[in-house]
Amino acid sequence: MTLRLRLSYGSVRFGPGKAELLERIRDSGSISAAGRDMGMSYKRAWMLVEEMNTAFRLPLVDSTRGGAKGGGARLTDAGAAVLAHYRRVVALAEQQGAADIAAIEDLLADIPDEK
Amino acid sequence: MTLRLRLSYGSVRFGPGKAELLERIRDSGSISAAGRDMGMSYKRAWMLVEEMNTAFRLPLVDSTRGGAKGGGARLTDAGAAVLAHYRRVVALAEQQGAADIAAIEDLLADIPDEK
DNA sequence: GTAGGATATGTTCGGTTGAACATATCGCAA
DNA sequence: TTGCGATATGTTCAACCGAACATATCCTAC
Repeated sequence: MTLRLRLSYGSVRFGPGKAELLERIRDSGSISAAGRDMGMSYKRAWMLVEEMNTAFRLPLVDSTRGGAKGGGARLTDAGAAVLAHYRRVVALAEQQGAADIAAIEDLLADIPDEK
Repeated sequence: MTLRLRLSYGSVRFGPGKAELLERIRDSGSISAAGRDMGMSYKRAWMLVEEMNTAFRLPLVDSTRGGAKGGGARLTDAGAAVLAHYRRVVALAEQQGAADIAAIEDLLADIPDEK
């Protein structure tokens, strides 16, 4: 049983997709590599980054064009902070709600094999 | 800032939409009335109910056709239980994660007016 | 035995969303 | 100064999803 959690403030939304994207950008140093790993087009990955950068007061991702390796991207302090806070909320929800989540799972019909 | 939470087990999913639908069915005693109130077609409401009833070992909604008032629907014990557990998980997540949620909100750009 | 209201399903149509394709630009290194 | 790799954007097309429309069925009350 997995838990997906999304925060919304007006039209601004932040959920598991953007969180994973931020994480992969942090690890790979590249928007395109992050998107590739997640099976999405570069364009989509870039649009999500753009959304986040405009939604927050400070950009969450800092990107540079050109250079030896063509460019790259990295998480800003704000980006790291948002990611950490989000991860923490999810972890808390999973821990604190474990009993209720298990109770629901017990009522489920079996069979759903994998994935 | 609102929080949306969805539980997934394989292809089976349960989130805010189905939870609200169950709640309204419990209160109105009708699938069509519940769907109407939520601004969805009867067909969609019925399909969601069908999904839930097949996903769980016991049906969450019990419906009857015909009769004086045409028929109706009511929550089963299993339905009430699932709804209560889900509500509890959400409430716990909101309470326990309040600090982190607020921290993210503080980093947001303002302006997003309403809705 | 017929009218009414809600469940139960099928079908069609339009909008939204993402995938795919296509360029343009940038800056360092060779 | 040319090539490379990644960012930055626009455009087009197919798939998916829900809305709307259309019936069929059921059962009680009158």
